[in-house]
Amino acid sequence: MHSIDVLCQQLRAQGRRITPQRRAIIQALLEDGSHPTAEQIYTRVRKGMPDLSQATVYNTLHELVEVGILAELDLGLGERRYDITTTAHAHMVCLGCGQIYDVHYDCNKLALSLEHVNGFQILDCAVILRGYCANCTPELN
Amino acid sequence: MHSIDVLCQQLRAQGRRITPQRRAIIQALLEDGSHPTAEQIYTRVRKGMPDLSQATVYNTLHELVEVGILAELDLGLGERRYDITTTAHAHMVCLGCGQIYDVHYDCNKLALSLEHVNGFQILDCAVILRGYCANCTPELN
DNA sequence: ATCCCTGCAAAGCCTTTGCAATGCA
DNA sequence: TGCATTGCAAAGGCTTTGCAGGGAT
Repeated sequence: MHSIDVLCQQLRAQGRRITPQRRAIIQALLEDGSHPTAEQIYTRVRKGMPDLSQATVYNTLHELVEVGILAELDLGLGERRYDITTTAHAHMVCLGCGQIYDVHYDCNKLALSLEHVNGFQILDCAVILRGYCANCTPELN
Repeated sequence: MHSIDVLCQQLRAQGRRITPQRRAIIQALLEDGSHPTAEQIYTRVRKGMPDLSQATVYNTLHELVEVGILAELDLGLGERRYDITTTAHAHMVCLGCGQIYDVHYDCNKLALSLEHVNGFQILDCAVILRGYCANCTPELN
């Protein structure tokens, strides 16, 4: 797990400024590991910073993605989700409770196996699983 | 490749009605294998059916997805894309030209290997690769 | 004849943008 | 001090919805 100070250093190293808003947003991302949406981050940070604007949240999230600190997930749910976990992994969307689970799976291995097959240069690989988690598995009598 | 008549039968078998609009939309999906957006289907069908409305396109696409004839792809590009190809496969988004390529890869194999690992019941699996296609590979001198 | 489906237009949701004021470096 | 960053509000893109008329079965 990264510390907030290390992450701020990385931002600064890229020539970006550290503002209270950005610190708070990063803090929120570190605290909320449930793949939150921009809206959820906004709501969470606003509790301690009522003047925060949505634009700032979107700005900061994009920035963190650019710097490579944050992963942006589009799971086909209508809004983007954010994941500050560093290692690449697959995601599983539970159709019952809507929760998103991390699945340990090395996407790079998959990317490598597909690389060059078609002359592609693969930079990134996303794996999204849909189904039911243990709690939501429909009663299979 | 499915024929339009077989597909219409499948629709009818589900208790849905066959309208000229639906036939035309299915036809367009069969003709355009480039993973078109709803907008692209709308534009294409409207050439021969100027009164077609967007609502009907969205309606029909959802319906075809429900019946299982059509796959809906959310590739993180801002809009949904549709694919009437029957076999499960991965998708590769070229960051250069924006084109979307089919990649032969058995997602079910992946799903099976991950199943039960976490007590999940996996119904569906999407694999999205991002990178550059052969034509767009940045000059690697 | 039923009621599903269509077209139109408005609304909805998430995200982006413009601009003046603010504050970090 | 200079310029990136902020907040506000409006606009934008894609999709959904409500409703009355029309068409498939």
